[in-house]
Amino acid sequence: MRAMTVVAMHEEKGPVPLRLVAEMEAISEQYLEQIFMGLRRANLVTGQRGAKGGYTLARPAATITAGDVVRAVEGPIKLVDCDHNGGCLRAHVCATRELWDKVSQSMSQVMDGATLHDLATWARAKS
Amino acid sequence: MRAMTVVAMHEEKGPVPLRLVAEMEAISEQYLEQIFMGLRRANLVTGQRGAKGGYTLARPAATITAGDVVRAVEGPIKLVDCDHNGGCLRAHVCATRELWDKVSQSMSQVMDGATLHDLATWARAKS
DNA sequence: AAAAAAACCGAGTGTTTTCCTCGGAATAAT
DNA sequence: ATTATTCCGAGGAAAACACTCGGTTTTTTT
Repeated sequence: MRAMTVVAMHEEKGPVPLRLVAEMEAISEQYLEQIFMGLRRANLVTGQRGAKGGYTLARPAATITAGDVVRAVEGPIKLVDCDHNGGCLRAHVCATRELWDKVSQSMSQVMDGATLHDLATWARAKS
Repeated sequence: MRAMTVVAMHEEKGPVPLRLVAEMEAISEQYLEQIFMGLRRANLVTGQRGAKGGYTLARPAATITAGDVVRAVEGPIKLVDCDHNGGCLRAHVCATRELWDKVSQSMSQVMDGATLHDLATWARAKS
């Protein structure tokens, strides 16, 4: 998320090389590469190879939510991994699952309520 | 949470032995012991030794929230573990932390909005 | 008094997840 | 050519998670 915030802050200034992100956020370039592979596969960023290359947001920052980023790198936002949809053997399992589902929904709601534009704005305000 | 729901369902019927919970929820008795140690330390349940013993809720089910249970077993409900309060070196870190804090708060809010009484009711409705 | 049922307790274990490294290949600008 | 960069597959160390094991103490029942 921190990396994507950096890219969002450079939205109009062309591609951002990971070397720069690595420096700014103190995250190894190699680790960032791995993360950006996921972001690229999810079509949130486009990569430009070679010198003067780097990553660019695939859509305007205001249209990419934090939820989009989380889902791209960590998969679906949910607390439990129970797919016995409707056919639960244990009723209590499903009673708690109802709760976990509510929590997951709430998490998604908050994360989808913040865009990269918002994060970039907050970050600028803090610096 | 499933175990506590079972105990809550037996609220008026005296202590619930873990053997019963283990059977009902298909969780090993030994694992449950470990979990209930935490619940007891957090004063959510009281243990009664010996035959006819078992665990009882320390307070009425309607006054114990799912959040209480989660915090007792897993610790504080928060997504990130950053305690650089205010003194963040990297501004972007803190921008994202604001988001994580919002998400954590939202999770707590949902979990504290459901009591064991609620869970027990839901479970009964499902059986 | 003996036996059984249950909570208590500390330590250990296998698996998965998380976070991260390594070495290289392809591509583009200088 | 050289340099800067993304692209890619394969690991690897450490922590978290989900448990197990072997025993002790307490209480009720027989």
